[in-house]
Amino acid sequence: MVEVTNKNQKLTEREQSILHHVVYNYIQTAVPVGSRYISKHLEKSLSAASIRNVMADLEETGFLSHPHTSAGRVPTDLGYRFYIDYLMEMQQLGDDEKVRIQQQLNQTNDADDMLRETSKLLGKISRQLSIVTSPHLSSGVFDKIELIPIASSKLLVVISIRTGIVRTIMLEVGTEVSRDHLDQVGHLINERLSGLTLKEIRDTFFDRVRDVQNEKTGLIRLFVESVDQLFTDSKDREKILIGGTKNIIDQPEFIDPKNFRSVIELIENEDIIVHLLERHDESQRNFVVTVGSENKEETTKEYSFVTATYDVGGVTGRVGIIGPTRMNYGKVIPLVDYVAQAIAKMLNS
Amino acid sequence: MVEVTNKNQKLTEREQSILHHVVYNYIQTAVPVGSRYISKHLEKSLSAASIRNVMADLEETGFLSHPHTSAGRVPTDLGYRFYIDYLMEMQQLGDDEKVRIQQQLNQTNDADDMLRETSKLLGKISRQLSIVTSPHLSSGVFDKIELIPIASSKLLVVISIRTGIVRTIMLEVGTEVSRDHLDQVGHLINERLSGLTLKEIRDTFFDRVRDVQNEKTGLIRLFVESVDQLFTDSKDREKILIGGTKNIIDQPEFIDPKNFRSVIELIENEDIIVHLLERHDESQRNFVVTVGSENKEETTKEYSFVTATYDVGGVTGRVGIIGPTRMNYGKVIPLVDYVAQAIAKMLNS
DNA sequence: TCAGAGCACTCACTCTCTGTGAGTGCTTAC
DNA sequence: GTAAGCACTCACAGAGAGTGAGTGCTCTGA
Repeated sequence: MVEVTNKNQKLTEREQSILHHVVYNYIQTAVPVGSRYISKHLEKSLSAASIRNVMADLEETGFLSHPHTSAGRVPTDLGYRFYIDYLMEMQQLGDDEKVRIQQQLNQTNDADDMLRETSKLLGKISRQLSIVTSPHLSSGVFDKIELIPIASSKLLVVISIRTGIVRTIMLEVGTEVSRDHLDQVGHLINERLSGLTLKEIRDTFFDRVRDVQNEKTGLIRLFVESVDQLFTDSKDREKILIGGTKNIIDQPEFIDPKNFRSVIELIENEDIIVHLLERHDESQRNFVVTVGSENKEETTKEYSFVTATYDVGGVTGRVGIIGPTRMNYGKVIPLVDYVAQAIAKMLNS
Repeated sequence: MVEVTNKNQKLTEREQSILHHVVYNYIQTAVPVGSRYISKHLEKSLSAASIRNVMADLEETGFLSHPHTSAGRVPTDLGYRFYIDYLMEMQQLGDDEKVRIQQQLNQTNDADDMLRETSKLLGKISRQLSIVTSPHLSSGVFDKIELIPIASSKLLVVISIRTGIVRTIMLEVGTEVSRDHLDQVGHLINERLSGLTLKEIRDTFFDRVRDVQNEKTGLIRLFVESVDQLFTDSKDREKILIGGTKNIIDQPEFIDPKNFRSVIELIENEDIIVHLLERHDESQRNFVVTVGSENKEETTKEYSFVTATYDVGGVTGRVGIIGPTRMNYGKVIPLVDYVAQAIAKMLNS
């Protein structure tokens, strides 16, 4: 603890110790922590009055706050952040929990089902909201395309990605196109695009087929026009799954119906969360934690996010949990991390 | 009103009128209705005391009940049922609402998105939970199958249905199968199954391919084994969408956090609702209303369901709303009905 | 036999008051 | 810098009183 002291706004050892106690206890009990309580539990014995002095300092520096005059102290978002970065120790994940997760993962072999069910379990274990995004296809490597006529004017486009993921899109074509011609176009596209990522294709498709723009049926032109639809993650519902509402409403913060409404708002407004996760994606680290007001959107300023990436041959997605800032970070972070790794292992095999 | 009198447990005209007033007012205000209030608003002037006598009778017959001695009367489920069947008059749907619905329907051309968004709007207008099921494929007529090799051991099966709906399933095959052979098997299946409904196929597939069971690659055998997976509605999440939680929690019944939990339970437990809707499906009528305890499952005994069928060339699905038994049936029923018809019209075009 | 008036009674709900206890801030002493 | 003492604050729980809506029952009169 000594060596970090200078990094972090010069908190003395005593201040760190007291901050640690306040955060830890508040996380456990959801009750503001008083000086007398800490005085009793501190290793180095100190009187309540001395602790009050330190607490007043910590409040001034912005790590603690006061619901009202005669209440104990509560951590601020900054306090949680310091706790997470320097004070907290990670809890080992229990063997029984590992077993439950592995069992859940082996239960189904459909990837979508697996993600959903695992995320549910994550919510249940952590008693928070669980989130999971399906793999981001953009970074996936294009393998091949297949064009299947469905009705006279409908075409099913099947795009497969190296890792074995497949994406199907229905396209409306103007005129009837012969099977032969479809094969021809398919071949052409496969030849020119194989090995590129979907993102690269999206950005350069036009250039790569410029010379065949005037192909007779207009199929290539249709593809150019639909390139976003074809090679971008479908922005439809599958993008993110949120679950476990019934887990989170047991948390003491939700005795206040106001918070209740806010969490419903959050769940129904998936866009907000999608946005936030994008920011998480940009991080270099494997797991990301954002606390309260670190999340820019107004609706999420009361919540913390813990997410981790799972990687399936270059195609990545995220799993994680959402909950009140008062959450057991030391337990939740290893949990989310473990689940992400387990999912990756599962999908890669 | 007179001609129905004998059908329905012989309620006198006076009793019917008073029941009507109680139900109507309770739906509007969520406050138990007292005798004095009705005495003031009844067309035929009657003293509060006389009305109390009638109310006592209605309570005895099971149409009304009493939260506690000194409270007004509240309809029972039976009371609502009588109201819906004989007393209520349907409210005309407002032009502005019709416009909003039509606009929403025209907004997207992806069928799934359209269903989801329309259901959201339904929730918003009715201030209830909205539900929508994707079309039940079982009754759809099989058009053709396409088999597309994805990786050495993976096969994408594309089943198209007459109405233009397409279903794709990924199958794991043991050995590598040549393109030619795939085409051959595809042809065989198309020949033998074309024109049947998926349900018929599911039930008779084995018999129809009995003579080619021993085909060399084992592909047909694999199909026989996977027949449920291939020709049954995927029992995955797409089956039912529930939304509009933030609409319903404004209803006065949800000031009690107990009800709050119950509605969350309901939303997270989609199976219960799927079950209920199956019963709705069996009904001959286009729209179905079930009130409170008419829903057998324990969790749903406090809620009413109003659903209607939309029909796309023989393939049907359901849209509707869920809410507390105290709901404005006269408004909600025409609304759900209208939306169902609008969806059908949209999908058929 | 039914309508209506009168009256006692019930019960949820709200408001106020009070006591309690946890906890702070400040001052002073070592 | 540490600790002890003391006044003060404030949320919270519980008791008690008052209020008002509404009922059930009884009796009277047409």
